[in-house]
Amino acid sequence: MGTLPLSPREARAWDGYRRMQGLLASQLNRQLTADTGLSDADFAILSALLGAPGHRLRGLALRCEVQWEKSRLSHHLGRMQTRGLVVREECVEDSRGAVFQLTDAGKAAVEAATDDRVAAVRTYLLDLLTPEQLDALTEISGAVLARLAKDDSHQRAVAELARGT
Amino acid sequence: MGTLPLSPREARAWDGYRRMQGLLASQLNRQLTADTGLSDADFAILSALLGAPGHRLRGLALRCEVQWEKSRLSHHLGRMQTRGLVVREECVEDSRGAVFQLTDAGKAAVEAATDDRVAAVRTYLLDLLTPEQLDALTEISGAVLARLAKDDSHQRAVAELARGT
DNA sequence: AGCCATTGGTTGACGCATCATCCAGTTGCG
DNA sequence: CGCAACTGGATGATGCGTCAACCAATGGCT
Repeated sequence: MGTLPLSPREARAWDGYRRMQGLLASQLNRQLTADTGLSDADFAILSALLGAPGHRLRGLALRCEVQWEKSRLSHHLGRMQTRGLVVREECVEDSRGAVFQLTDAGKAAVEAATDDRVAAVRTYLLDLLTPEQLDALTEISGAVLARLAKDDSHQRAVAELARGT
Repeated sequence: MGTLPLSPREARAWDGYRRMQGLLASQLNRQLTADTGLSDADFAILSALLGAPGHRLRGLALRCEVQWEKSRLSHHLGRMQTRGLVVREECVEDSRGAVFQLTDAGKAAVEAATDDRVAAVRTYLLDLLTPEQLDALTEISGAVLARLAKDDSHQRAVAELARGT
């Protein structure tokens, strides 16, 4: 675990990551919305739907896909619906559920946005890295995601225990 | 520059980064606010001030430090002021300017929060990586930040040109 | 000195993210 | 069957981030 202060090497890595994270995210989002009128969040939802059979997905499935809090998803889908990107339908199997489907406008919007997004990601990230760096990034995120997942399942286990009292 | 579709290697890297970025940021922020009542944003401001001589900094300097949009900074400092973490004072050298200083409460809050933050960063990032991975992360962010900076100065050059017409 | 472009900072409006709460439908268990 | 616990999802309040417009002070240039 290490004592509190960071080593120079750690400090450099953290500081670099922190700065990159903030600026890169805002650059990508800014560019996408300027060019296509779709936010980063919109794009995430729409491309999840685009990749689903029939361009429709259950709310829950969508939530797993994008890993958002349920209320965020609900609010956002509401707004997207009023913008005509998506429609909400009743769910047959579970009548409290909801199914969301891409409208034609939504489909057109994502498709138009995809090229832009890919180009931006290349320009500001992928094209700047060597193959080794790409792999390093993959490994790093793998490690971090594994840790976060562990934490998550631990949470669930604790909840399980509490339930069992 | 490459054609549009991503190679499998690129796709893995981007997808991993994207997921890590979102979850890590929200985890760190959630934990900090739960433990200390300070958001990520608060912490950034407060530690910049803490590291400044006299715990005071000019608005502009603060803006360079945290790299925020000026209106974000202004809004946030306003809120922090009402929470008693910070005070706004007039600026002597430039009377349209502003100087912000840490209050005692603000100072106490950051100091209390720092350990928490460092521990969380270790837990969810630094301790998971090998020294080589730390260095790789530093290099990667360096490359990305350099690219973003280039873009930024290009913007400024364009503005310069437009001015010169 | 006098003017105009620029800059430091604020404000208001608006969309987004989170939290807590709520509701209806579903499931499991006696 | 009937009740309790749980789940999928919606909602309202609140704080945050961005954009555009604004204002006053400044600095440079003639």
